[in-house]
Amino acid sequence: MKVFVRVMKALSDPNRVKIMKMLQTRPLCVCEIKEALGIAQSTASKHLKILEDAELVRGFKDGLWVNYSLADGSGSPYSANLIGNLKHWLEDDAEIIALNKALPGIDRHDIVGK
Amino acid sequence: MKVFVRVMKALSDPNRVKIMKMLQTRPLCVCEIKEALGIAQSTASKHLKILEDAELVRGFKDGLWVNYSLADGSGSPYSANLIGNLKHWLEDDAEIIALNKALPGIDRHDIVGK
DNA sequence: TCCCTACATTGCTTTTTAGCGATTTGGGCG
DNA sequence: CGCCCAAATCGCTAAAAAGCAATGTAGGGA
Repeated sequence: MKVFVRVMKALSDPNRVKIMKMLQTRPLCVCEIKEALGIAQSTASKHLKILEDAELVRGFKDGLWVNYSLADGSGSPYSANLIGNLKHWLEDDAEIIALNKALPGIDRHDIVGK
Repeated sequence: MKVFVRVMKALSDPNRVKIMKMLQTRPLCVCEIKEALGIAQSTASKHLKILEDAELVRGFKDGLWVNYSLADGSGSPYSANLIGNLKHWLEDDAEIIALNKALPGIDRHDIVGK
């Protein structure tokens, strides 16, 4: 029950759903996510922790950066189901379309320190 | 996006998940749900409204009572998926097992006014 | 070694949500 | 009609969650 509720809670915030959808395109570091969503770095970091605790997302160190990508679904049947279904869900959502259009223009090397 | 988040939010509360699981057994009125969960009538009513707004549950008038049952899933692909998967998810959850064991002993006619 | 960069964590404020008791609504019945 | 019952709604309190700025941490490069 706790695991199920944790997955539902993780996906009950629009910014976290957007993160899941962006990660379907490619892995992203925290600074790229913060940039794409227009939120503070600390906020992006917190969202990623919540998604990671729900086993919806995984982070891999790459030097100074941490690359976040979708989890493989081995964490729980709930996370597996949602990761899978989100692949085709919300594909025609206006906010998601806008995000995916902006994503190619976002590169970690172009993001200035603040 | 709003519809998806509404479904996730509706299922991100333990008492609401319990309601969904109880309704798999049989339709229930508000007073039976309040009794099974040990919460106030106003709280039970509010939870049902949230589930109904997410199209996870439907209420049918039956004289003085309102019988709530699982929705048919026609509301959205998200609600349809969750309604379906919850049929087999959490079947071995301790809290759910306890609830289902108590459920046969709960009858709307036995519930006193307070 | 020292600094710089990316991320995590902390401390705080604001908003949202779960909970309750009290009241209102509306249908059924004497 | 007038009462009674189940459910819905209102008003409130307390707890949880989202947001930010500021600080702490750790790795890479000069």
